[in-house]
Amino acid sequence: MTSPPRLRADAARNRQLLLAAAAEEFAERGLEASVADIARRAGVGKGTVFRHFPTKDDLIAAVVQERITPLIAAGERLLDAADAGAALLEFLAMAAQQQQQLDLSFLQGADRLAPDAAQTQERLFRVVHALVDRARDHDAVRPDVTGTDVILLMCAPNHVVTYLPDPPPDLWRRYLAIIFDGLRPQGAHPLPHPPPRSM
Amino acid sequence: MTSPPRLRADAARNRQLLLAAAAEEFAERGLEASVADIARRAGVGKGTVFRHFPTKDDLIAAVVQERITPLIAAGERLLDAADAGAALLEFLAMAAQQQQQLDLSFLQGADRLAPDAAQTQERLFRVVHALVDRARDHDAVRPDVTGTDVILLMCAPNHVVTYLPDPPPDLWRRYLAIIFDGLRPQGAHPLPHPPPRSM
DNA sequence: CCACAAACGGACCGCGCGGTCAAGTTGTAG
DNA sequence: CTACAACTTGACCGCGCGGTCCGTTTGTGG
Repeated sequence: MTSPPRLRADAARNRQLLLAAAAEEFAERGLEASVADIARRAGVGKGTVFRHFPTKDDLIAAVVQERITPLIAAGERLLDAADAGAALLEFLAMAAQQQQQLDLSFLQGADRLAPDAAQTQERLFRVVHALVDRARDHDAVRPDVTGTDVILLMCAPNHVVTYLPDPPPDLWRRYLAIIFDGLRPQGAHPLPHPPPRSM
Repeated sequence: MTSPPRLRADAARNRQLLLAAAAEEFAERGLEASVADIARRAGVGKGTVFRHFPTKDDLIAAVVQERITPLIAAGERLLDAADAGAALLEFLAMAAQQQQQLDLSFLQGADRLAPDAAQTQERLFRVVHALVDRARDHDAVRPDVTGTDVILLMCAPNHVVTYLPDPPPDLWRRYLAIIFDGLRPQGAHPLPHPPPRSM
């Protein structure tokens, strides 16, 4: 185990500035925002970015991790909520809110992910599965829907909104509601295709 | 009205080869497939591509148009189907099938679209609205859902499947079924956000 | 206060992209 | 068959990107 050799004061500050700037830039312009722009926004040189994050992918992973970790925690907390269905719905709402266009290409490419990122992903998936299983047990979601299904659908509300020129910031709620209604047992029609291999 | 001055035989053939190659390439690798690769696949030089389509965007528009036109026709035909709900569902299935990952960024950016492309888009939107209105009148979809909602959700089934390493070719059907269940009136919960401005 | 490692910055590199062009090739009207 | 316009081609261009490197600056432990 290599313990990190403690950061210099300014370096630590710059690291935070970078994470913040990157998050904003990614939110506004998607993952293709250039490293140079992020550096400028953070008020540092481009070289500094690469000193902290050897690769753009590493920077993305760091930002995602920062956003995802509290989400996981919230999800785990929601496992104790009284209403299992409402808990899942709220989790999905938090996920959508947290992402706000940070369209997680993080989900795909489970391979070639920094080992710690892969671990975070693992935890995220596990908590989604748990929430879904619990909701299913309480007849709050249809029996034929799996955790993997929900993982795949998780980003959809944010994504569909993307097609609009400049979407109202809460419009995703509308589509989350529609999709979630599709997950409910009431009036569910049988699904025409088996679920994909578990994630 | 400028009538196109008729194409030379080989030019016409190459044009078709290009459209086919582009469609395949886009399907496999998304819209970022390079023009050079498309040219190679079609067995022509890169310059030829730009002779037929002044810009990569024009090529994309042409491919999309080629796919979308028959879809519109099918949609208009479905307006006469007996079961309005089933008609809408089948239309959405055709749309998803036709696209197969040709994730239509065509929907956004209604401006800066070649005028004929804009017109095609217009027709597509109109037929979706008609199908949805008719389905709503027959109580086959919930009353609070609009044509614009369906337009936005149209690509979702294909999109979500994208997160999987290599998805079964028909998996989108599963997610279309879920989303469509969310559009049905049975057990619908009120939507938390007003619909976006009509498209 | 000083010396030195740590951190910084920005010029620089190579690459792949969309798009251009001038020289060569080919279908076709007459 | 010929002559010419239509068409093809691939070398070429400029650009913006991710990533490198080294001369300079700066925080900090002794």
